Amino acid sequence: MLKVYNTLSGKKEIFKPIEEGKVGMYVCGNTVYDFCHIGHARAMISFDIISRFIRHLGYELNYVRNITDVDDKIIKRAEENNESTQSLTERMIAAQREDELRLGNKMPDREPKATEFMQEIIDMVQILIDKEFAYQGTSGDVYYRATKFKDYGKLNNRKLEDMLAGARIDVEVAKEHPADFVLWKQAKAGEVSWASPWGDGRPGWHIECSAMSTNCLGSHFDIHGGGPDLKFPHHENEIAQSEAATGKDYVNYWMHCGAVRVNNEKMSKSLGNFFTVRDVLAKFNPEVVRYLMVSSQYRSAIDYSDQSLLEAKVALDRLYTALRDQDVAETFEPSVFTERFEDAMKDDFNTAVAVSVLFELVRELNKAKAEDAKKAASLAAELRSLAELLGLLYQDPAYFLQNSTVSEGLDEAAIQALIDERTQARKDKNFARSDEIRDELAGQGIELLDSREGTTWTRS
RNA sequence: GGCCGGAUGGCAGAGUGGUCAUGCAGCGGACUGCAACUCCGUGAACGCCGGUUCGAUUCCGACUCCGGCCUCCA
Repeated sequence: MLKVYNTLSGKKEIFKPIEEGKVGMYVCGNTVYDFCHIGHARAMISFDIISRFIRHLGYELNYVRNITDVDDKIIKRAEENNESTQSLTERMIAAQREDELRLGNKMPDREPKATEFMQEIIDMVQILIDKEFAYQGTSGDVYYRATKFKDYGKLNNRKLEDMLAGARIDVEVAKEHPADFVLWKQAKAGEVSWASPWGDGRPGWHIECSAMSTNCLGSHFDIHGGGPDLKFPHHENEIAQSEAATGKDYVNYWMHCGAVRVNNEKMSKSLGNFFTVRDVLAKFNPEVVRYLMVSSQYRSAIDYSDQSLLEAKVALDRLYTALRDQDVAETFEPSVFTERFEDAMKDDFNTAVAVSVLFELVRELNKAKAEDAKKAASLAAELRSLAELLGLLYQDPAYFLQNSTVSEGLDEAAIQALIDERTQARKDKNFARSDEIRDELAGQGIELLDSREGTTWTRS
């Protein structure tokens, strides 16, 4: 029995799909005007793991994640770069894909782009106008009439009156009400635009997702996910648009991952305190980033720092060390570890507990190595199988241990030469020289490990 | 001001009405030429004040502090 925390109710609920055995999930993707930062990575990884586990439970999942490729920020950035919006978005989409694959994600089943759904967007705006949920303001822009949707605010527990008390909403004369938001924007001269009954222009951000999600998954579907900062106004507005247009319930389960913080502040573009995925991958193996995300529950905030990455690296080293030079059985009989792992994941995807089960399995595996090779091989297979549900432990153990951090220091040949010299010194019982070499390598972040078969090394 | 989260051992991070998280770090031991890895053992926590209870870190209420959203933002 899968339990899912639903932002709409503020509770964990038993998950029940609309259609037995099938799940439709829509996740808000990125606006492609810049490289992904770690906050984006958190959202992408969280929903990747959620999608893996939903499939693991036997559901036929349709995972849709959009790409916002029309937007003010894209237009602005393209102008700054002196390139077309299309050239910018194509570059960023390619970069995002590359980052994501490096982080070990599986791609969604479908990645609709806003520009490919222009007709559907226009149709939806027209329906909203016909139903009087939208109007063309004096500026020519089309707005959603927030006051007409009686449930407006239900996702965020907000009332329109309370929101106005905050008095931080811009008063635009073109709008009937300050909470009204734009559905269709008039194009300025020279901007990319699409023809519509309300003039050449482009869609507002919120309507894009309503149009794409309902066209890809139907007007009523199971799960809608996204980052924590999308709850309001984006998802609130999506509900208002979609439910007003279709007259049906829009989404059953709203899921939001937690924020990534830096120095106890949210990482965001607006604050400028963000690190891109590329920044981090210049220093650490991508799986380290993934481990950091997975080591806490997807809804909790996580702190991002070199320190937290280093701790993630050390923890992951332990898992990989257990698999180094270890036979992995073809098949295995699922043990109590599988059961506990699955129980944790069924409880709102509690990856933190799932990971702790991996460590307990590793202890058992390390013990079995000396006593029962067959059992060890079986446990190793189980470890890899469970870790795969989290997208972990997919690399060759020896490779990972030598490349968990990115170093500009000694290359492998130089390291091997020193190891060979040390091996000879040890044979000669010249332990002074032997230790000298080990200390020298340690100074370069290389740790040696002697065993009967010889000496191996890892990067610390 | 409104709404939503959070406060757990040295650090990170789960969870539970009474007994175990887990990783790192610490301490003792085994293994090792010395180490590392690994294993065995071990100490250590639940913001503050009330309430409910035989018993609360866990449930309820107040308080303090921290974060998020209320404006584009994963």
